[in-house]
Order: sequence, then C-alpha cells, then structure tokens
Amino acid sequence: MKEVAMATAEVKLTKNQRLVLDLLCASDAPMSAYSILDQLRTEGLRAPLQVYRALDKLIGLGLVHRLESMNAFVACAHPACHAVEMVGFAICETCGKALEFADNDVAEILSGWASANGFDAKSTSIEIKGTCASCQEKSEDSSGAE
Amino acid sequence: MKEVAMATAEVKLTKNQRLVLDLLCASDAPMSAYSILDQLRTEGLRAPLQVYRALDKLIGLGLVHRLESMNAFVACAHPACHAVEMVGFAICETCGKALEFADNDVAEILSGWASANGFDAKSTSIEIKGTCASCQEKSEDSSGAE
DNA sequence: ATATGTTACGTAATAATATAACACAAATAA
DNA sequence: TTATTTGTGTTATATTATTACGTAACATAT
Ligand SMILES: [Zn+2]
Ligand SMILES: [Zn+2]
Ligand SMILES: [Zn+2]
Ligand SMILES: [Zn+2]
Repeated sequence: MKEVAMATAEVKLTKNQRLVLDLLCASDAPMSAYSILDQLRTEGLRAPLQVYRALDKLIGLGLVHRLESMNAFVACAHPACHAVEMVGFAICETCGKALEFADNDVAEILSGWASANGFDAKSTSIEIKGTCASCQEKSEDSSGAE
Repeated sequence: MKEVAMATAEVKLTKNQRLVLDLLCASDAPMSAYSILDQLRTEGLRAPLQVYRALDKLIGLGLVHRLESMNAFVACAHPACHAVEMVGFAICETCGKALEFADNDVAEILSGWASANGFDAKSTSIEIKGTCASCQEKSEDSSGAE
C-alpha cells in the first residue's frame, strides 16, 4: 500500500521534516538553508545536511518550493499548484517576500513551446523580480506626497 | 554621450569582458563562473572576481544571461530578447545545453498578472528543465527499436 | 523472531559558488 | 590639469551545497 502526499497535514513527516516545514510555514518570507539551520539549532539540528535532506523531501512532496534565483526556500502557499504543473513567484527585492502564483495560460503556452520544439519538460520555474505593492506605497510615502 | 549596447560586436569591452564573452559564445552549453575561470587561466585570469565582474557587466549589457537554477552563464543567443523584456530557457538535464526562447504572449500574461497585483516587475526568469529532442532520440535508440 | 530492504539520521570533511576590502591603474569628463 | 568614474589584481572570507561514512528506525517477508 502506498500513501499519496497532497496536503500539508496528511503526510507523515519525520521530526526534522516537520521542524523545517513548520518553520517555513511560520515565516513570512523565504529562508535560506543556513538560516533555517540557525533557527532550528535550539531544536537539536546541528548540520547543514539535516536541513538539506528535509528540504529535499519536502520539495519532493510539493510542500516546499525552492526559489532558484535566491537560493532560498518557501512553503507552498498555493494548494492548486500541483494541478497546474507550473509555479511562479513574484519576489520583492525590497522586503524579500515572495508571492506565489499559478497561471494555466502561461503553463499551456510554455508546454506548447516545449512540444513544438520536441523538448520533454519536467518542471518549470518562473521568478519575477521587482517591488511589491506594499513596498511601493512605502517608498511613495517617504518621497513626499503626490 | 552615451553608448547603447545592443549587439555583440558593437560594444567596446575591456580585455577581461571580451575574454569571458568570447568563451561563452564559443561554448555550446552554459558555463559556471569557476569553469570560465579555469578556461581563462592561460589568458592570465587568476581570481573569481575577475570573472564575476566581467559577467556582471556583460549581463548588464544584455550580452549574457544567468541561469538561476544552475548557477551558470550563457551568451545571449536571441537578438530580440531585449525587445520582449522576457527571456526563457529550456535546459536539458542530460546534455546540459540551454535553448533560449522569447515569447510575447507569456511576457504579456506575466506583466498582466504583475500590474493586476500591483507588483512592479523589473526582470523575469523562466527556466524549463527536461530533456531536449536530441537526447530523447539517443535514449530511444539505446533502448531498442520501437 | 530473523533477515532483508528501505528510509532516515548524525557527523565530519570538503566542494562549489559568491562577495568584501583594499590599493592601484586606465579611461573619461570637467 | 584635476576630478570622477570605471576597471584591475590580490587576498581573504562568506555563503551555499555535497560527499563519504557509519548507524538507527521501520516495514515486511520468511
Ligand atoms: Zn505551490
Ligand atoms: Zn516588498
Ligand atoms: Zn537573450
Ligand atoms: Zn540534451
């Protein structure tokens, strides 16, 4: 018998995996592997590998995503992202937060390109860098009224 | 007066920048900064920073792209990619080659998402991992006729 | 129960990628 | 010229990730 992992709570995770996932869920921004390690030293974690192994597993389960452009990790905030086969992030360079999104149209265009070019796609990563709405407001405030 | 960089040959590059760009143009696959350094030791380069500085400049000029998911760099193969404001790569995990593409529809959808969400996008990276056509053929060959 | 296969764990060492800090040289502009 | 910017070379260090090894926990088949 085989268990299928789809949702956060339904999977049986090991202690280290649970620690890492809970920390990422509690964080409001992506975290690096080493900052995860630092936060979890009080829980008994000591070595990078303990974190990287937990992350590998969580990513495999689809519970965590890796932000390639930042070497950082974030809990999946988009329950439907597995159905779409495409995940994207808009990453604010000011506050460091990452907004996850999924878009079927983009996914279809990209898979269309792939099949038209004979490319067998396994995974797709979209990362938009810029400034989030909240940070734009703050910088407008501090630069005088408009 | 200000020069505008648009094509490989039209920009005046320094010696190190030229070395790095020529090497990337000659390579049929993306290269890491340290493999670039190794290849250019015979030309007098000695330290990582010499490579990273050249790469920074070349990326700023749009002559080189960084593959975020691989920590690797590749010469721009798509003269029009600056017009589209969006670059994508299909990266073959078997042979390591990266096919650059630009798609206006995807670019529009993504910028539409951004403006709908108040996100001020500066740059977008799309990286598709999978197997290229050529590598699929080879693996079919070696697995017996169909 | 015992053996087997699989997955996870812990630790140490090391590899791979990237940047900081400093002093100096070349090109550019005023 | 003088000032300013940009690039250079070097050393040291920071950050991110993996290899290698041995052990423990767990499932399950005999
Ligand atoms: Zn997700
Ligand atoms: Zn922000
Ligand atoms: Zn390009
Ligand atoms: Zn290939």
